[in-house]
Amino acid sequence: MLDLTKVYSQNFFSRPTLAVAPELLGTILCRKLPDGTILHAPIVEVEAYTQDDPACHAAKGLTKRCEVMFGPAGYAYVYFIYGMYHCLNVVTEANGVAGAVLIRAIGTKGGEGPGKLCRHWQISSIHNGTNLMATESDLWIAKGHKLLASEIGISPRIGISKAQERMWRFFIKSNQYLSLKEKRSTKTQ
DNA sequence: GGGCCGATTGTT
DNA sequence: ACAATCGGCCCG
Repeated sequence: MLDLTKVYSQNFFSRPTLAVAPELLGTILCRKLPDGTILHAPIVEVEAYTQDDPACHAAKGLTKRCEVMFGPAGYAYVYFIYGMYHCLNVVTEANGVAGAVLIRAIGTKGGEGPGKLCRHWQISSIHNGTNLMATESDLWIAKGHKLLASEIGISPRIGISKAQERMWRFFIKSNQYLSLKEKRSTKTQ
């Protein structure tokens, strides 16, 4: 049963990004709003980004924007994109190595991508660096049920212009709440 | 300081 | 296919 106080220890996140990404599917994203309301929903679609990956913000080294990605795992990396949206990532890898998993969709908002997810859950730059392993945070990840490998779909990542051949997007096949682009590309694959 | 680009999304 | 919209990043 669902217990939002059950969180992961850092060694869960402090592993290779490609190992962590699929295991984040089915875990529970939790958000405590300013008014005290707690939102929670399973993560259903993610993408992996690593330091040696041309599509990663950290590909060209440490900058102000992506410095959180180089820090300890289990913290949030939130960036502002296209002058309009924020995107939420979970930092992975050992301290000093950049890596993150983009949360593309959760199991509540149908047909919405990472930008609208952050808008609806009021996740913004102030959450950059938030500890996702502590229920005292206003944003954290709780343990969910473990998925079978057969339940997970794999495909190229969405919206990138580099390293498009890498099959680094993972999603729950049976999920009805995938983003629109996700559904489109799933249907045609 | 200038110019280009982008891990998005909604409209044409 | 393209516009909206602006911070980050690279260059000079």
